[in-house]
Amino acid sequence: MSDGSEVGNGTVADALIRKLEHHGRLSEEERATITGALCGVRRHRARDDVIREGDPTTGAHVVLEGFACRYKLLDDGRRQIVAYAGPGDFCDPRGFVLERMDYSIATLAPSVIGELPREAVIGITERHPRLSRALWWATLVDESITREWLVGVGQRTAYERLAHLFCELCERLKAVGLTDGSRFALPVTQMELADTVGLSAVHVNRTLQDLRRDGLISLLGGELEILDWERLCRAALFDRAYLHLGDRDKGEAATGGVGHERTRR
Amino acid sequence: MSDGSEVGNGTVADALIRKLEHHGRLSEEERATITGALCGVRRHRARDDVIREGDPTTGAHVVLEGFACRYKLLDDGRRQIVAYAGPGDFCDPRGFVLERMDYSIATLAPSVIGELPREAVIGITERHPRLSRALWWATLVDESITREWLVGVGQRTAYERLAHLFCELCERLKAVGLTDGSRFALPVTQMELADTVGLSAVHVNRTLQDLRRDGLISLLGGELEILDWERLCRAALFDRAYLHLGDRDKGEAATGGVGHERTRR
DNA sequence: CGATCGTTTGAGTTTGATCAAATGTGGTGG
DNA sequence: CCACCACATTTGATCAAACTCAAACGATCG
Repeated sequence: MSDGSEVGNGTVADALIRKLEHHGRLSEEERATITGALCGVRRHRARDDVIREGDPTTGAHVVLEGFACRYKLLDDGRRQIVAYAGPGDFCDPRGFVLERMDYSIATLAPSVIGELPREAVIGITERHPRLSRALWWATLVDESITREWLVGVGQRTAYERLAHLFCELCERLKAVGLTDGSRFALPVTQMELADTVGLSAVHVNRTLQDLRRDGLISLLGGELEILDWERLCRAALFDRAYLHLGDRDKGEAATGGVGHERTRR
Repeated sequence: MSDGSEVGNGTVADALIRKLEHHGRLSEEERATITGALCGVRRHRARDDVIREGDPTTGAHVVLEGFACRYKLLDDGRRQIVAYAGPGDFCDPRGFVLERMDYSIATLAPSVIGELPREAVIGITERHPRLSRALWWATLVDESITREWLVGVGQRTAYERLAHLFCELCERLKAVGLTDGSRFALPVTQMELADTVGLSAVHVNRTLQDLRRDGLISLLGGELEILDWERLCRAALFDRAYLHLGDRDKGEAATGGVGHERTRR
């Protein structure tokens, strides 16, 4: 379970704890339990497969630093990224239940990834009900996000899809204290964005240019800056309810349209 | 919890039990527990909202007969169906955990729908580990299906998407004994199919005609007939692994292409 | 017998994909 | 420091998939 790239786990679990506390405050002991259960914490370079579809599972992986994704491949090479996992997010929330992986996991940026072994998770569910509910909640949010992505690729235009993705990431990263809401690291190529939102890389490029031209965002060198949150949300038809993050700084409600609207197909 | 359309629950739970037994054999007592826990069993007419997004939850709903779906609406009326639920399927597997619904549920055909109240599910998780694991498994499969749909809308062509949907439904219905693999009831309009696969109704119509022309299926009066399972699977790039149903009648593997192929976007 | 709803067909338009080439940009090694 | 390579982004031109609008045609139902 350990090799050259092993890493100590002092404060690396910060984001995880901050995320879980969104569901409810944790005691000092509960925090220690989670941190202590983390093992096999190791660095990965960018674009590294952490687990592949079909591999046997050993536990649940958590991103501590960096950025990873889940993806599925079609026989002919087409790829769909089905989730992003930033610091504090689980890569495979069900890794401790099913015996084999259902999809693959890869890093997008250089990352530190830890593992909660199956037995540790089972121990938590038996002895730490509050912590266990928090893990529960995290997997539910995860599911909810997948559904929202399905709605996006099924119904939203290219422009809306990218706008929506940026809104979502911003909210999620705010929740773990990795952005103040205006800038954050988004270390993905346009090809990866394309596989995320179900478009071609070329079209992603052009749509990004549209978003820039409209003064909604700037994306440069893996850094996303949100220039007009209000309008970005409206353009995306974004409603943060599905993230189940509570009501902090609510009131960013919608008002009208922002061009680029569409009605019924 | 009961009204005019209340229904007794004698053998209506058949499909549910048949489905859960795909995960592992259940004892007589376990079967009785599930059947006994079902309450509020009632008939719904077709196209009836069972629960709406935002409603408070009371438990988990199960389709006993008929056909239902989960869907989400965008502000401007666009709709995406995010799951189908046939006999034995849960409409809202997490209904007993979250406090408010994340999506809506509607019947597609006249249906009988029952409810496992929150307390009943909690009781099962505490006292019937094997049954509890089976429920666990059912929700995991559910999640896996959502991911596969995301892959579909993101990457598959219209032709592949519909073919894939038909393959999936056939396998799922086989698992609960509602088809022998060649014909089954598919009581949905082309508009509903469109909202399922993220296409327009007109395009669904034309793609269905293509599938018929190619001799893969026939769809008439709410009855789908699969005319060439092998070729349908190949056209869809269908791989049943994600349904986690075990290996019965395996060996329907792929061989070549069937026209309509596509490589990289 | 209209009225309603779903399916089908046609014509024209838009969105997004494909192919290909040009233009950065960041290393690496000489 | 520069030449070179690999890789990502950008641009242009062309093409195909899928959407929209509109109308016709069948069912089914009160």
